[in-house]
Order: sequence, then structure tokens, then C-alpha cells
Amino acid sequence: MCRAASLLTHLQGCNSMRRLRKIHAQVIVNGLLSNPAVSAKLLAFCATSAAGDLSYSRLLFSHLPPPLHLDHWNSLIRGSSRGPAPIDSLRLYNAMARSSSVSRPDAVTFSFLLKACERSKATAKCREAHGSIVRIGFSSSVIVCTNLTRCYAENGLIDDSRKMFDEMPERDLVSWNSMIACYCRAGLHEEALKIYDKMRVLGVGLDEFTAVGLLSSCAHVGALNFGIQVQEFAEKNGFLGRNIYVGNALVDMYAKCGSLDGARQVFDRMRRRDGFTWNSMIVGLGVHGHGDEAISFFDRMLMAGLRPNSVSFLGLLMGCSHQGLVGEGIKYFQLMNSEFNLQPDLKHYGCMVDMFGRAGELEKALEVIRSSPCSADPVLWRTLLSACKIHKKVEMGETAFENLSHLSAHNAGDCALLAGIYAGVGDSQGVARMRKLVKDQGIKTTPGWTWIEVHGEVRKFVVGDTSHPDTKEIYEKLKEMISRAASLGSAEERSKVQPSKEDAAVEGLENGGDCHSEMLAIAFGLMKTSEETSLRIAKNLRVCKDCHSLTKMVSKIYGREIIVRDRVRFHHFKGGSCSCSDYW
DNA sequence: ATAGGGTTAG
Repeated sequence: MCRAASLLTHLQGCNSMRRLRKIHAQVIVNGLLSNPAVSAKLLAFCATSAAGDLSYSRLLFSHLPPPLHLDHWNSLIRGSSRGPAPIDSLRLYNAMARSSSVSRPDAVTFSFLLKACERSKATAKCREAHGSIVRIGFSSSVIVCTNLTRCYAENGLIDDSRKMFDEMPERDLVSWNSMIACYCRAGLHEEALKIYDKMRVLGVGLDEFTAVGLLSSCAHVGALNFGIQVQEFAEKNGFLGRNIYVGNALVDMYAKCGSLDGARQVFDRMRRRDGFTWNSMIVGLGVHGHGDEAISFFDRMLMAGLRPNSVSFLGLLMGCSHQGLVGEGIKYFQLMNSEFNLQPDLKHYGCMVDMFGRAGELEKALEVIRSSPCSADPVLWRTLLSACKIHKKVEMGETAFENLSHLSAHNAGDCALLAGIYAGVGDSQGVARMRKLVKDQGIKTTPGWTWIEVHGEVRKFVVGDTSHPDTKEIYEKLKEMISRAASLGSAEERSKVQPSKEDAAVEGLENGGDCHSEMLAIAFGLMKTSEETSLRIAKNLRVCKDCHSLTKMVSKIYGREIIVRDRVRFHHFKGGSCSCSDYW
């Protein structure tokens, strides 16, 4: 027994597998493998410590003399749940249930099992575990219930997740933060932000995790004012100084909400910066079209001794393509692999196609697609197609479209683009062919939507939206916008309010003539906010030409700054012009 | 003794 005690002490201080193997040998030599305290320690080290070895733990486990204890199973289930094959945890759990060695799992077992279900997307097992948890009587455990909430959400069952959350007997701060994170990951940002109100009403407190989750949702929907409120409580509690996640999330939030100044201010104040901090700035500058500044931050990142990753390069390439920095784009695209051994992915190729395409170098854009490993991805052909629309290149446009057809990937937007190209060169038969194609094949459109934050509330508008209680007022305002733009504008501007022939063709295909969601959001914003307030909106599609010109006019007529984040970049409208210089 | 939460890109 004295031998066992000494071995346990050794195990306590064990920090490598090399040492562990020696101790393991001693355990066997001394016949102590049947001592549950000793074997549990051995297993726990191999299966769960950072210096451990999961496969060794399995080997060890399979050689343990019966009876096995719950600790043994739990160690293994825990180790697997964090490892490369979380599904093994489910198998182990099943094996434990079948074996007679353990009468029943405990709350800790379920924590690990649910983590594994979360990671391996095991929806059925999640439901089954839920049943067992209720039956065995762990449904009063905050930790287990929070795990269930997360597990459901991660399996795409956000309603079940919320139901679980609502029905748990008590909720602590972790539960609340988890619910925010679940909504955020599910893309339900309005819901995530609503949780904050509830938390405040109930006085559950707020911490760094709350701040980060909320900021991520603010970033996604462009809710700057909400984000500023989060910063206020973060500052008040000193989160910013001691937690890098908070600073990073703030930098990202400001950049994504169109406030590069805000992003820079937080960035400058941060004492410590990591890859996320730099990347958030680089990507932020990139999507705003400030390729040159993105490059300078990239250089500073290198000087600070940080290694860029593929996200850093994505930011650089976005900046280069939006700013038309073709030479730099080529340089960094090559540097990515030659200096940093990073493989470009679809997104990087997309930037290159976009960069060449928009610069009018369509042959080079085509070459990028052909030489890339992603030439079977519709996104690249679609990017080329948009470039062909800008440059009115019928033949290349048809090539791009044919490739989309071969991939069975052409959608209504693609048809509209090609129709627009035909219309641009006065080929009305081509336009008619596209119309027919859309009609005959019943090709579906991507529904467009726009978010706008007004007085701390995030509103979502869809194309032709009539679901809001103030719909009538909104459409009245819209009418006013259009008529003021038409009557006050110059002859040139007037022609833009009346959609040009080519855009009429596109719009007709795209959304059946319904009103674009962003114009509804802008009308709503004008209606609900005072005169100097900037409007910040985020949308899922790219800004169309009509909306772009109308927004420019509105910014002049109403004296408002309007900041629009579309699917690929930012547009800052002010005094009748846009930061993209009409090049997007 | 063993349990739960966060950031960029997708």
C-alpha cells in the first residue's frame, strides 16, 4: 500500500508521457493496476491532460482488470470529446451503458457526452441524452442544462435550444452568455441582442463573455450604437484592459459598423495584440476599400513579430481588389504561398478574379479561375460574370454563364447579370432569352434583406416588405424620397431615378419589381431619426445600381451620411457621392 | 478530483 501511495505521488507530478510510461511500468510490476485510485490517475493523465496521449489511454483502458469505475469511463469520454473524433465519446457512453460495471452515469458524464454531441453534430444522441438526463434526475443541474442548450443550438435546433433555456430551473451568467453565443452562431443576431435587455432587467450581471458575444452580433448587423453601449459597460468594469477578446471584438465591431476611426482608437489603446486584433483591422480596412492602409497594417503586423494567416491575406486581397491595386494584389497573392506557406482558398481566388475582372483584365480573371483548384465552384464564375457586366463583355459573359449552367448552378441573379450585359449592348433578344430561361426553369431568387439599427433596436426589412406596423408611413417616405430625388436632381440624376433600360431588365428578373429592402430601411431610418443622424445599414446582397444612385441623391437631399455594408464591402454615401467612387 | 461560456475568415 505504501508503494501505491508513492506511485500516486509520482503521478501527481507527472508532466510527460515519457514519465508516465515509467510509472505505468512500475504500476504493473507492483501489481497495482487493480488499484482503482492508481488506474484512475493513470487514465486521467493520458486521456485529459495536455501532455497526454489519447490512444495510449485507450490501450490502458482495455487492459484494466475489472471492475471498471465511473471515473475510468468519464476520463475516456472526456478525452475523446475534446479529441479529433468526438464521436468516440458516444461509443464509449454506449459501451458503458451496456456494461454492468457502472450502475449509471453522473452529471459529469453528461457534460462530456453533450460536448461530444455538440462537436460531432449528433442530434439524435443529444435528444436521447436529454431523455436520460431527465429520467436519471440531472435536469436540475445548471451546467448540464446549459450544455443541453448549447448542444441543441449547435445541432441547428435553435428553437429547442431556447426552449431548454427557458425551462431550466435556474440560469447563471454562463447560461445567459451561452444563449447569446448560440443565437450569434445561428445568425439570429436580433435575438442575441434582445437577451441583453432581459439580462439587465433581471440583474444577472455582465462579464467579458457577455460583451464579446454581444459585440459579435453588433458587428454582424452593423449595430454601432448598441456596440458603443457594450463598450461603455466594458470600460466601466475594466474588461478592456485585462481581456484581449474584448478589445478584439470591439475593433471588429467598429470596423464592421463602418467606423474605422473607432476601430483604430480601440486598437491603439490595446496593450496586447494578437492575430485576431491585427486581422480585424486588416479585414476592416480591406472591406472598406482601403487596400493601401491594409497593407501598412500588414507590414506593422510583421514587424510586431506576428505571423499572418489566411485571414490576413484575405483582408489584403479584398483591399487590393476594391481599390484596384492590381500589382499589389498579385504580389501578396504570391507572397502568401512563397513566404508564408499558406494555400489560397476559394475566397482568395475570388478576390483575384474580382480584382482582375473589375480592372477590365478579364482574360487574366479567366486564367485565375482555370488555374485554380476551385474552377468547379460557381462563385468564381459568378464573380467573372459581374465583371463582364461592368465592362459590357458579351462573349466572356456567355462563357461565365455557360460554366455556371454546366455546374447546374445558375440562379436568377446570374440570369439577370447576363440579361444586363445584353441590355447594355442593346441586344433585346438576348434579354428576352434570359427572361424566358428564368420563367421556364422556375429559377429561384435569393431573397434580399437589410438590417438597420434605430434607437438601439435592430429592424430587418425584406424585398417588398409590408409586414411592419408602420408600413404605410415607410412607403409614404419612400415615395417622398423618390419624388424629391427626381424633382431636385439634375437631368443626369433624373435619368437614374428612372431606371435605365439595362437595369430595368435586371430588376425585372431579380425581384419582380418589388422595392429593394435597403430603400425601405433608409426610408425608415430617415423617418425615425433626427436630422444629423447617420444611417447605418447592412444587407445580404450587393448594392444594385439603382439603389446606389438613389442613395447618393438621398444623402445629398436629406444631408445624411448613409453607411451601407453590402455582401462584399462598405459604401459611405455623403453629399451625393459614395466612397467607392461608383466602382464596385 | 473529474463539468459549462468569448473574437477575425467561412
